[in-house]
Amino acid sequence: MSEERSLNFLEEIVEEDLRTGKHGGRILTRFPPEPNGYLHIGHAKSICLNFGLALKYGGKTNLRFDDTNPVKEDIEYVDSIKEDVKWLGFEWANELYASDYFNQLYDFAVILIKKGLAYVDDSSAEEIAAQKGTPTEAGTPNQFRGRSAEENLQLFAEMKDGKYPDGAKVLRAKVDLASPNMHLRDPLMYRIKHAHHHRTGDTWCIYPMYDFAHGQSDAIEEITHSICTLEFIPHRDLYNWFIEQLEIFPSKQYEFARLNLNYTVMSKRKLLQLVTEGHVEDWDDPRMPTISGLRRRGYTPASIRDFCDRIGVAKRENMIDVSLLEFCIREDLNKTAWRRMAVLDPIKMVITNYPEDETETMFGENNPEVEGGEGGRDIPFGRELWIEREDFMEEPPKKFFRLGVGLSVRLKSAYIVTCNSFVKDAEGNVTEIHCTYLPESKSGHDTGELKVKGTIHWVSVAHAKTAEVRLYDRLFQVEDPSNEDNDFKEYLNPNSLRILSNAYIENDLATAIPGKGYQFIRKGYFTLDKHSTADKLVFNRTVTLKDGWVKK
RNA sequence: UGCCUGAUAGUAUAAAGGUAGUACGACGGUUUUUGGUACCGUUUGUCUAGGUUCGAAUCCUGGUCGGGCAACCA
Repeated sequence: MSEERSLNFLEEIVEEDLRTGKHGGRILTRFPPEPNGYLHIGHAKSICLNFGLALKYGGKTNLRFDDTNPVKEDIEYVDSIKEDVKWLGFEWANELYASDYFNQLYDFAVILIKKGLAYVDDSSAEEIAAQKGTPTEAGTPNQFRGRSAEENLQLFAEMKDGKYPDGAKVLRAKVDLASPNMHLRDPLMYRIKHAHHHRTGDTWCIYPMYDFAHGQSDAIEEITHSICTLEFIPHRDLYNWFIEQLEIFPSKQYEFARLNLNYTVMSKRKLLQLVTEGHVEDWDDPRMPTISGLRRRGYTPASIRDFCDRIGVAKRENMIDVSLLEFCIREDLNKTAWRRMAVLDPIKMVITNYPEDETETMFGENNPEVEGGEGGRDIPFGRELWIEREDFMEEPPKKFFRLGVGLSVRLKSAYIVTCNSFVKDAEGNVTEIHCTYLPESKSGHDTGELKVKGTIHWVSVAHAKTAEVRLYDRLFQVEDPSNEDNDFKEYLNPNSLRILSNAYIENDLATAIPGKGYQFIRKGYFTLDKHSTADKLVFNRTVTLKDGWVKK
């Protein structure tokens, strides 16, 4: 008995198509980004959906760049998109570009002109908009709509040959100016843009619109299931109309609800703005919801795939809690991250009954979640240690399982210590904590009677390395910054990044591996930042540990 | 005022006329050399009004509410 996971609506469609033998049981999907920005977690949903569907049903997926608007697009984005898709763990069958089909698309347009289904319009953008009418009033035809096929053919060729400046003419499909669907009111097929294209260079000065490129590209590739987001529903009639008139492969479009994540923004335009206006470091700033940002933050491909799996696929609008994303990365890292000790906000502890010049070596396993602990590392121990400032309280409340005068804790992987006193400076700040240790309580060899509730982490003062630690919080202070009254940037969280420049880490962390996740015991999951060097170690906090201790 | 969509615990997502379930969150407990993990338990839901039916989240009718549509963007 295999556990039955219910199907989402797209899986049901695919299974039905498989059952009826549509397309001979062949499944081919595509992921079609426009290379005008970096991929974000919303794209990850689409990627997991398109590649996942094909994988599940023995099909394939094409990576196709929807590069029909040269002024917004760039090779930099193409490269980053390929890297991100690969990093997520997917392999495309073919790397394709809508621009590969420019000749074919041009021929398609000629066919429609010959069939009397397309015409060259000399109107301005404003005139065309006005002539389209409104949702409640039909559009009105202009004098260009009646041009002969011969004239249209010649004008279109001249458009292509660069005889006209930008905006002088467009090619329009002749569909239905009275359609209740605005997209069918003689939509534009081609516009003139004397712009350099990142792939076709200056070969073209006319470029097809999305509606005249996407469905045709799907048909050329014989995509069986063309999956896009809800806002393309009104385009579907047009998608089908072009395919029918052209009598090409009948790809079908299906729509699902895009991902919305709270406390962030997801539109490429807004993300670009955050970058260009310097609110974040770059597209891969660890606070960004981009794939590259998440990667730099310490998210793993598996955690993102798991997330996409858990949020499901449906047609209703949604707003997912970031806490689910955080759950997914904790779940993954808990099983894979090596445990290390790091003191983020240090205060000195002196073990007064420990010999001045002595050092010991303690052992700490790498990962208690795995049989055998995946090995471990030596941890130097001495009379003076750094501990976390918040692990000591002058006047500890009840149930404070840490340090205060008279309280005992275990030092992780080492001894039990009891606090006897502390030292304050002139301003009243605690500067040193004095403890005594129980020699018989050594980790793994504890023969003593004393049992303690709390265990704290520490780093030997004599052996500690210094590191910069960057703590990240949500980028925005409100759940849905795009949907507030004011500009979304007014809701930026001023404390989304906190830099601790003087954290102490155990010496083993000096050889931390880039890209690997580490759990700083009791503090969270961290990973090396891309700017980290041997001289200046920099760690990013991926996510905190779940904190079940409710402060009173 | 038109057209297209959608509506199930706090958030997502199942139930294809027959016991409203699952995950995350929250809350409580057990275990613990991480106040983590693991394990156990509790909590809260079918937008609304009618109708069909032995029986409706599901089918029908009306309403309410949300999202989208009038870029030479995708």
